[in-house]
Amino acid sequence: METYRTHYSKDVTKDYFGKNITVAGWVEDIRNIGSLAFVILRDRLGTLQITAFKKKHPELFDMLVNITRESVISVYGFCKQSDKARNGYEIIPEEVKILSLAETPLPLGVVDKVESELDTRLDNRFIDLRKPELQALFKIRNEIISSVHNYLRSENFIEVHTPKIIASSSEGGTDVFRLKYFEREAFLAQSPQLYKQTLMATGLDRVYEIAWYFRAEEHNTRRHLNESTAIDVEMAFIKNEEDVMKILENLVYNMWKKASECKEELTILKREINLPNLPFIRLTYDEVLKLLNKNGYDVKWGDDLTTEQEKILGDIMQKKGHEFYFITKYPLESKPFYTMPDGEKLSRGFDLECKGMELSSGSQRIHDKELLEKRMKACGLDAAQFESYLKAFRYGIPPHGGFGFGIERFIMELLDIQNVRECILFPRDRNRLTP
RNA sequence: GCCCCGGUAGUGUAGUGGCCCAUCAUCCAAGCCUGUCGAGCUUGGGACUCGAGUUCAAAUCUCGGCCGGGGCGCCA
Repeated sequence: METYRTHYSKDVTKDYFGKNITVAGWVEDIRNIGSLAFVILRDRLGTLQITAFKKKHPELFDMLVNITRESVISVYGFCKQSDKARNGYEIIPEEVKILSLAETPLPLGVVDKVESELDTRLDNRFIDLRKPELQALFKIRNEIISSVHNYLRSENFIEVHTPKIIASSSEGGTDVFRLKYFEREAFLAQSPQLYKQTLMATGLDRVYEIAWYFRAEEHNTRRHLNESTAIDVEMAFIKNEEDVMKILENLVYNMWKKASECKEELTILKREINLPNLPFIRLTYDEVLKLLNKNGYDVKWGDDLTTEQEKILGDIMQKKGHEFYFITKYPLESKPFYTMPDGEKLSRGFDLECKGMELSSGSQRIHDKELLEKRMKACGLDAAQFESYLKAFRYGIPPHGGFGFGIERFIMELLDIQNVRECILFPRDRNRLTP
């Protein structure tokens, strides 16, 4: 055996029928029929069948039927055309190498007929991830990220990486993780907000980051993580938040479109993806209140929407044919300090919602230092804590805006997944720190 | 931070005071079977989260710990 693998399961075409090849992967199942046995081998692309005959190779036969499930093997053998086998061929083994023998019993079945709980699955995530539907999910995630790079770069954004260990909490409000930084205290960044804004003072003009968010909130829900990923975008020389929203909706459209092209993966996941129509509808906060009040929900002006109200709005909009919609012109009070005011009470902040779930939050930002300091004060923040951020506003900074966009939540909505923990490889939540 | 709920073989479950040295499936082990593909059949194996209490009797009731799930608030 010169190499452990010459072909993946799905790469074996007619041309190889009648020839010898080498395949490798995980032993998914062994069906011993007596004098012949079938071994189902799984690799990244799918499964294939190895068929062994007791009479032909008694030793190989015994070896194969005694391997434990989920062991890793490499098999050199004759590739025989067969209508009875999956993929139209089977491998008649001539040499088998056990590369890694799996212990029994498995802590989690890969193809067992019983489902396992999410907690058990996450405790054994490396086995859980062997399931084709999970591999499909993360392959789609990969494609989506690739479309983010393609789209934003085509719009002249450059990818940046900002620090995750920071000296002060980025925006106030959200709880942040504290850590020891030599003799000082430091924090894990809850978002790249202050850094991407600072970059607007450099002339790079358009930046984006696939960023980690760390949030120390003690929530325990299907849609919160303490460590999550996001697409963070910031752009300069905008006229207003509408310029930002245009980029965001095109980005989402491109991501959605790319996902819809993952036919094989979507088949495995039994999902269909319909493309949304551009542009997404814009609802002002005032219009949202009217809609909700008309439907019997008494929301006072200035209040944030509760989770229930958000869902109702999602239902109303879906009935009207809008899965995606922007909510614009939020009350200034409910938006963070860096949000550009629009008159006395309103702001230039917006949310992008999908079926009642907030996917993205953005705004035009304040670029005037005096106004920024005034807003910080109004929000109860100490400007002195933000000196290095404020400095960027003293020596020339253009009007700008941007958004943050949660990747896991997006995948939840895209693939109709009920728990956000499914959408990240190794989730961090209130209780989970391993694996 | 507040509020609900749960913990039974490796996995997933049934069992709400005695009928339980605990059900079923899956799984694991041994065996039979020359075309399996949710293989089939036979036999066997394996569990009540921990501690204290109530009771003649606890998987079952009470309290506490540990572990987990969900909702709200907040947010992505």
